[in-house]
Parts: sequence; structure tokens; C-alpha cells
Amino acid sequence: MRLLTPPVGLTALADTDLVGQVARILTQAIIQGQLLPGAKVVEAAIARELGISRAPVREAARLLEQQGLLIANPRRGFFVRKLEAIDIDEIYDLRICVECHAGVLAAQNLTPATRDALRRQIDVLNETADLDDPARQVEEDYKFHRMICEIAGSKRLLRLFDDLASELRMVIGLIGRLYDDPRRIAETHQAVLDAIEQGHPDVIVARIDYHIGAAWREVAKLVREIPSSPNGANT
Amino acid sequence: MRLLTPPVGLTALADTDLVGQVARILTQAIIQGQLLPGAKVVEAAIARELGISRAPVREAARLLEQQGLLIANPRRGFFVRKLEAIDIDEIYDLRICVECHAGVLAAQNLTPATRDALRRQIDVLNETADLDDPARQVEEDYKFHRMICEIAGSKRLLRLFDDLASELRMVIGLIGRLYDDPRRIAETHQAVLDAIEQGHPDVIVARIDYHIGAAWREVAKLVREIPSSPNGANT
DNA sequence: CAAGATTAAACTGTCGACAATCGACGATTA
DNA sequence: TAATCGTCGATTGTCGACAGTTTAATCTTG
Repeated sequence: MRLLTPPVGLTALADTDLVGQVARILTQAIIQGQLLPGAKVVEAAIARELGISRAPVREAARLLEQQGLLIANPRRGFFVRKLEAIDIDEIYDLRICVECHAGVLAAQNLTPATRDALRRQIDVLNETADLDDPARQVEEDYKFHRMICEIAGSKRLLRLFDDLASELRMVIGLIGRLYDDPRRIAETHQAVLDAIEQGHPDVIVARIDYHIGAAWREVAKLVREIPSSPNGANT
Repeated sequence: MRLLTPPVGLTALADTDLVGQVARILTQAIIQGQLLPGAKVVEAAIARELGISRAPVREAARLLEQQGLLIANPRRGFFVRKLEAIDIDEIYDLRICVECHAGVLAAQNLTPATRDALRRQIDVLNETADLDDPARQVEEDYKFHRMICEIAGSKRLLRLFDDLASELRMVIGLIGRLYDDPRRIAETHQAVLDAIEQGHPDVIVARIDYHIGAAWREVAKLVREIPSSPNGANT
């Protein structure tokens, strides 16, 4: 083993992974609303803008397709997925199913270190609740939920969460404002953490179910106010 | 609306999807054991064999990568995923979580038609139980579980099931023989269907949990007998 | 003879090119 | 006038090629 090229603190920047980079860039563009739902993703345009050829762009698009952010329309190109009300319902329904399970697993695996990490994240949530910064609030909320899935210890479960979260952020970003009172969100988070620390599966499931269910109802209400047209339409 | 150009009976024919075809072929090759876990997937070789260029092969490989059947090793190519014991555990754990939920949803959506379809599938399972054809048995078992997810009515849930099933079939095919007595499998299937028809969520969850859990323990035992080396290794 | 250095072959990542196809717009016709 | 048909530009699907890297095979050397 060579000690040169120290592996320590290696800021993962495999600059050799063009496809991954493009995928990340496209994902960000979609989540942040630069690529609106229904918009056509012109390969040549993306490639030109990034100063690369179309091949890596196409491969990245395939990744996002499998991930549900894009839909491939043969001979017509890739389009940014349009989320209908039914999609929101599906995503939240699965989220509840998966995150409840993650909560139970996390309780089993909980260590002092991971417990403290969760507590700290709740503190952060409480602090950001006073900031009137919806984007930040959503971000920290997302982190808390993700931590639970991380602690659960299943790679597949975590990836599933990430996929669902990506899809959700499309609409959350679109809604723009927060979907509930920041303080109340923080409170239900605390309830979830308490349940995990106590370790009773039924209570954990009930709390997470309630917490996510509340968000579901809010988002569903807001989304239904926005009209929607079938997928694959132009611009 | 015009009555001319009747849209009736038009059989859509979008077989122009080369990438999708390649993805299916590769998936089959992996499931059927022509591509063994750990094997290197040489783009040029696949392309030559299929009489096409490398571009569609690469895009198909990206799909399978996101799906978990292949892993991409930058600058070194794609390899068939090697499933460790921990992977089996993760998959079955998620399966239980997801399929229990699917069962509850299916019970809510159950119609006479879908109920009969499930019953017929159980009949098929009973028939194939006497045939001593493990591959067929696994296939019909898979169909039964998939039907429940279909009836549940969530596209994402169904896709998740398909992804997990693809991964599992890699090992099932590898094990070769069936992991339990066909008759007993058929019996627990009947128990699951009964519960769904009755509609009590708790009972449904308990039965599905038990049914899949039994398979889990069997497969886990068999898999742990097979040694395994880390991913990305040669051949 | 074994371990390291060197060279050759094979493979990946990326690119530019070309034919096939799609969508839009305008011409044609009843 | 309204619907259909044909044309044209834009875009996708696929290909072959080339540079850089990895893998293997061969050679060197203590």
C-alpha cells in the first residue's frame, strides 16, 4: 500500500465520473425548479451548456429515468416528470410504509452517538423554525428523516427514501412556501424521537404515521389547487 | 369529435426501444445464470453478440445499475452484482415491509374479479406443487405475490416489488432447488388470501409476515452455505 | 525461482457524424 | 373555411473512432 495519495479526508471528487456529475446537476436543476415539470430535456442543449458530448448526458438521463425524475418518450426525448395528485398520494403512502419501518429498525440500532445526532438535528430544526426560511426548514426536516433511515442500517431502504425524497422535492420546491407551521413540525419531530428512544414499535409507527400523514394532507391540499396536464406535453 | 380515424383496437407497437430490449435481455441473462454474480460485463462483447453498437448497451447497463443488478466500477466496467448474506436480509426485510402494506391495500381494493384471479393463481400453485418443477413453482409463486401488489394499485409499490424480485431471482436461480416443500408453500398462500378476503389489516400483516419470513429463513440458510467474495472481483 | 519492472492487448469514456423520425408550418383541396 | 397533405428544420437513435487507462503477459534481476 502506498501512503502517498492519502485516502484521508478525501473529498470525494471522482472527477472521472462525468455521468454521475451530470446526473447530479440535472437533479438539482429539477429540484430547484430550473427545469419545470413537463419541460423537454434536449440532450444537445444540455451537452453544449456543459461543454461535453451527448453520450454522458443520455446515460445520466437514463439514471434519472429509472429514478422517476424523467420519463423517456421514445423518439421524442426525455421530459421532466409531471407529478399528478395521484403520484403525491403514492409517494406519501410509500413514505409512511417505509419510514415507519425505518423508525422501528432505527430504535433497535440506536446507540448513544446516533441518539445524540438525532437530538442535535431536532435542535437545528427548532432554531430554523424561527428563521422564516422555508427552503432551509424543508432541508433540515429532510435531514432528520434521512438520519432515521441511515440509522436503520439498510442501504436499500435508504436509497428508496432518497428516491422518494427526490420526487417529493420536485413538488415541495414548486409549492414554494412551507406546508405547515414550523413550530408544529418541530413538535411532532420531538414526539417521533421520543418514541424511537423508548423503543416501542407500535408507538413509533403511530407517531411517524401521524407526522408524515399530516404533511401528506397539507401537501395534497396545496397540490390540488394547482392544475395539471398529462405528461409528455410540450414545454 | 370526429368519428373517423377510429382509435379502436389499435395495437400499439413501440418495439423500437433498443435500450429497453437490451435491458431485458441482460436481466434475463443474469436471472437465468448465464451471467454469474461477479462476472464482468464487457460492453463490446455484448454489443457484438447482439449486432449493435456499444451505446445502447451502456445505456441499458445504466438502467440495470440503478436497479441494483449491476454495479459500475469507474474505468473498469460493469459487473454483475454479488449478493452477500446481508443483501438477502435487506431485501427480505424490505419485501416484508412492502408486501404487508400491499396486502392491506389490496384488501381495500379487492373486487370479485381480482379476488377470483387470486384464487385461480392459488389453484395453479397447487397444481404445480405436484410437478416437481422448481423453476415453474418459483415463477407461479412470484406471480401470486405480484398480483397482490398490482391490486394494491400503486405503481411505485409495484415497481419496488419488481426490483426486489429481480434481485432475489439472482440468488433463487443460483440456489437451483426450491427452498421449501411446495405443498407447505401453497398452504401459507391460501392463508394469506383468506386474510385478504376477510380484510382485517392485522391478520393480513401477520400472515404475509409469516409467509415471507419463512422463505427468508430458508433462503438465508441456503445462501450462507455458499461462500462469497467481495464485489468487483474478477470472473 | 520469485518479485518487481516493462511491454502489449483489451477495454472504457467520450466524441463527432449521419440517417431516421418527429413536430410545426404552410400549401392544397373539397 | 376547415381539414388533410407535404415539406423543412430540429432532435433522437445509433454508429465507428480515438485517447487514456486498466489488465495481462512477458521480461528482467537479485
